[in-house]
Amino acid sequence: MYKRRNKCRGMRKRKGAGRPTISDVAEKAGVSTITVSRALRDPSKVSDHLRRKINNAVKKLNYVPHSHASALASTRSNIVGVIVPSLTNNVFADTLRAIYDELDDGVFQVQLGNSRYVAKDEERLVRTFLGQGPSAMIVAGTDQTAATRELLQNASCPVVQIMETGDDPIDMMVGFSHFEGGRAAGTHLVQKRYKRIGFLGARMDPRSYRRLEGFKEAMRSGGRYDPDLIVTTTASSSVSLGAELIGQLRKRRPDLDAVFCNNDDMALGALFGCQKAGISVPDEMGIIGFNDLEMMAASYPSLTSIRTDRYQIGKRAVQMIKSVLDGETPEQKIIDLGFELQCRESTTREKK
Amino acid sequence: MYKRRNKCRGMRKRKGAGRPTISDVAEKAGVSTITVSRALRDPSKVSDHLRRKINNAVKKLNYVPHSHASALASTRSNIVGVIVPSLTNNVFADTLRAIYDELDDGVFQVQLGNSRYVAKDEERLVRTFLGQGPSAMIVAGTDQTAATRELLQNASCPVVQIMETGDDPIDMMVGFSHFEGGRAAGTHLVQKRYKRIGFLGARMDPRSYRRLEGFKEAMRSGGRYDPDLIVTTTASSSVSLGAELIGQLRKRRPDLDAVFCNNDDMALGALFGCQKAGISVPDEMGIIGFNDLEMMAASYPSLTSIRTDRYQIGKRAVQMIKSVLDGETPEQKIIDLGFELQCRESTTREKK
DNA sequence: GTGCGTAATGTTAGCGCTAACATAATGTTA
DNA sequence: TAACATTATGTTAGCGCTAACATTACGCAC
Repeated sequence: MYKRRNKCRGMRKRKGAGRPTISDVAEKAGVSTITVSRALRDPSKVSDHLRRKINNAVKKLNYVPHSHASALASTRSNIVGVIVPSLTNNVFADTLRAIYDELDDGVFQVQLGNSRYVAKDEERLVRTFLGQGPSAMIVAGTDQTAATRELLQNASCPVVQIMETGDDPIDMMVGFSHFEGGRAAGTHLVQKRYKRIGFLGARMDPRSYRRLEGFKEAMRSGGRYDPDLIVTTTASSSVSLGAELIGQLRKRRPDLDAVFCNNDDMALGALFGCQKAGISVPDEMGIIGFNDLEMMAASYPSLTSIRTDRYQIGKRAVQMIKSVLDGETPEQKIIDLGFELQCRESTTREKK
Repeated sequence: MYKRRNKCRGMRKRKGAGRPTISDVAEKAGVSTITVSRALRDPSKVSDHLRRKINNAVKKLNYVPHSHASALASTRSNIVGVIVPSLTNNVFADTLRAIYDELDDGVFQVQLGNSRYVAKDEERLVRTFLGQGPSAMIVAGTDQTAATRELLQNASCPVVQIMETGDDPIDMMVGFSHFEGGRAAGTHLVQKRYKRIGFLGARMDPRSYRRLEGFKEAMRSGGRYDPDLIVTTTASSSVSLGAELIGQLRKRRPDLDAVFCNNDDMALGALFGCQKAGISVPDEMGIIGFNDLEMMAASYPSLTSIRTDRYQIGKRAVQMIKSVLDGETPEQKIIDLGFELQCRESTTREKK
């Protein structure tokens, strides 16, 4: 049998991807590959003269750095890992849009994960994402598993928790207090002299719970606390569900005269449910939602809500990341963007 | 000056990422690295015996393949590139959720891009994504630039255009006809004996235009075509805008007695606008939307809409991709999921 | 004039995996 | 029984970039 030494291989070689590489650019510019790399990643370390030659060659060859090769060689990628609990919840959509807008300079790419409100799914995604050496991680809220916290604490990249604030950030944090938001909603209904005030909550993720706790606090302070008026379900939130839950609650408690819904879809549904039942809003029923989505102002009657700045949350989170990656120390590790009561017709009874 | 030959370097070496590599697994299992790779990627090529030993070693070492190294070596990544024109449009949210659900087996990751309804932005994203050797690409619609079409046609991975159907797919396609959907909406209003029927359209992306063309066709067929009753704007769609546009149109044309809105948010806004103006829906104004979002059934009165199966679009797109990647030839390159008129109270006048 | 520090650029080899080729054992067909 | 094919496993080197170390030139202080 014909025997060839392993080292004397056939002439065929590995095929690359076919596009120009950093070697091609280096050859054209008359420098070494690491100088090209420096010109693109850290231009201050390359002389003006050579930088111009290199950028010229990059243009001529239409060179695009190979992100996988760079990530392998540096153990660091150009990815920002973002994990949200829902893709269809408008709240996260606004924040995602801000993240994408703020990363639009093309330096970073978003790797989006959907944890489906399951802490263990979030953990699995965090593990997968960290394994790819992201430049930064953005996760929602403050209720990670212990393992997730540890992974993120030990990560060698900036980490931002969004949508909430708390005392114990993994790294950085942008959000607001859901407890205080819920309390503000409850307080508002008390101040508007509603007497038998209920709560409608769906899904009941940790943030929904904190809103409920804040609401309870307001009810206790206003001498109106009645646990029987609190209705929650683990079903996903929807407009239909809001209508259904208020119908159920009113059937049990016809004396109900106001509700705080843990989000705007539920509040809109509560409004529709009242209209179907011939209940006058705000006269016979006050309704307040949470987040202040665009439709709340347009509804008839317009709906009161606790306004949250979801776009700003995403924007500030990326700005924090960028400043850390630029070597700066963030002025604040925790940014509390607060919320704002947006009082509209649905809680404004005519004076009697 | 102390001079050392380049080849006699210091003892310090490149640091890796610190986690177990395929070499560690190979050593533990007593095989070569390529056998471990085959066991994970193409198990049928490895004997049962060795496969068990390898999987055992993978578990013990908690080994996770390095996606960047794999992508570099094979010029192919485990990414599915998905580009949508909007992150905040509920229509795409449902489809994205299906894509994520269908890819939840962990083999692939989603790389999500936001083209913001700009064909040139889509082109730039397609270029960037293709440069990373994705396993598949999903893009929206059929109005790509010539360059984008060429890039995708020449891509060595499956490509699916979603949300629409057409005669000339780049590769594969899952959607429905927006022209026919618009026509069905218009025809419905004619059949319900509305006489002066208008169209409210926002943003007017290509799909919105096709709905408008279909609507016009229905108006011509029904002898009700009046271009003066068509209102469009390039502003982004919203509930508020729907209220505003119907207010404007009614002011100019108090004889208006029905509208087809190019999406559900606009339809809901049109409803609110009528309610504020004391116009009875459906008696004095018929309203039909498009997509049939969850809230349409819950509104008061409930809103008629053209139902589209956005979740199924995403699901089928991923199924097509998976079957192609598994080496199968898809039965159909184009899947038309159609649409369905969902007739509700907002176009059902009481008989007189 | 010398020594030291800094800046700019270059060289080497390795990040982790797999394409491409090699080898040996086993099976099939004429 | 020989020739060819298939299957399972191994070896080599390369995918494209950059960490780590090396070299050289220049500026500055003593």
